[in-house]
Amino acid sequence: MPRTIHERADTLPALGELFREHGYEGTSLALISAKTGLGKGSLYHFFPGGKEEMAAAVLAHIDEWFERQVFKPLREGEDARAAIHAMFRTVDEYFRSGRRVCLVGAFALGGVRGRYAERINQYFSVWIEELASALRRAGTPRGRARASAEDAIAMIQGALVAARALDDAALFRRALKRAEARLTAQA
Amino acid sequence: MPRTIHERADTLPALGELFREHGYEGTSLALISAKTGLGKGSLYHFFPGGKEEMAAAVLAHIDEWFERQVFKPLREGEDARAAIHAMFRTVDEYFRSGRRVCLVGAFALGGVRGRYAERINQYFSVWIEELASALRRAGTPRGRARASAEDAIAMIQGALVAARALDDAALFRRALKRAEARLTAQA
DNA sequence: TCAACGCTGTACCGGTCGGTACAGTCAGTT
DNA sequence: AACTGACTGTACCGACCGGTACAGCGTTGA
Repeated sequence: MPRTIHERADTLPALGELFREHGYEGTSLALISAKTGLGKGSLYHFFPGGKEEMAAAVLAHIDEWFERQVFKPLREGEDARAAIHAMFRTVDEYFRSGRRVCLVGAFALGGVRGRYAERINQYFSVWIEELASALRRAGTPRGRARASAEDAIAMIQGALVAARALDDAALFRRALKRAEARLTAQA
Repeated sequence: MPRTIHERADTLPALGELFREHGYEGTSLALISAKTGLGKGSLYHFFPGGKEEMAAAVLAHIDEWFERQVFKPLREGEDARAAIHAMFRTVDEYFRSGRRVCLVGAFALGGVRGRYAERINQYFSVWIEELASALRRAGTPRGRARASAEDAIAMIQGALVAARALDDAALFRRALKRAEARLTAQA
């Protein structure tokens, strides 16, 4: 048994918040050290690859979370409509009604897009595909399911941008509601 | 008369591309110097406030462009429907079908949001308001115009994120088309 | 008891950061 | 021809960057 005072996984939420708030380049090791309470020694013990590995680990952590909380329920929920509804609830909570940024989306827009392109791509394509699949099970015509799924996911991302730009959480919630209504209307 | 070999305004497009590609923190003075061909001396001659002033100038420049090319046509176009249609065309061109990022949106998500909060807020609120106004003139019920405008602008931003994440310009164009169809359907 | 190992703090590295200082250049004015 | 002032190149600044090296710590299993 290792004695394990700190674990690598313990730092991931803090790292996530940092990258969300300051972006990749804006998040310095000094900031990370301060927020996590870990010195550089510990940091490089857990993440030999440095900042780049930290960001990769955070992305992987986010991916796991979404897989468990969003994608899997969409995939395996017996009641597809209910699963879609649950997705919107989960999303609203996770992004704190627009007060919290989507790190994957932010990375997609930013200068680090190239470095994490594969993960970013996967996150979005899986999400869209699982939602489309659930929509088909809920009765949406095959031809429309994919387009509607794209629409909903883009809407979520755009609502995050707009809500943050206008500092308006209510806008985010309204947008989610309309996006959901649009999906269930044609299902 | 000043001899004016270079003008401040000449640098703004290059600065814009840099900030779009690398983000605020990721855009170093060395990068700026290389891309503009101007030494630090010239740069600080034109922008005594340094990088912060450069980014502010770029945002102002973008604002002017949108005012002239997007907001004003929305406001003054006699045929409101045609003006809205033209807006989507202009947007598709400006963002190069999703290959180009919205700097204002990227700043809204990033760590510099606080520094330019007012400008970011203004850009989005003006855009939404002008679109809503055009929608009302086009026959959209008053109660729905504002919500539909929010929807369309969020959709544009979200489509930029998704298109960039998936490296898929076609997705951007599809999303714009659906957003426009949604607006004109109820007008 | 002691070696091994997981973890930590600190000192240090070269490089780059944003920013400043300032002398030099050159067209236009007088 | 002297002057003015917009522009430019370069040398330099202290601070901070991400990253490395390494000795030391406490706990564990042998």
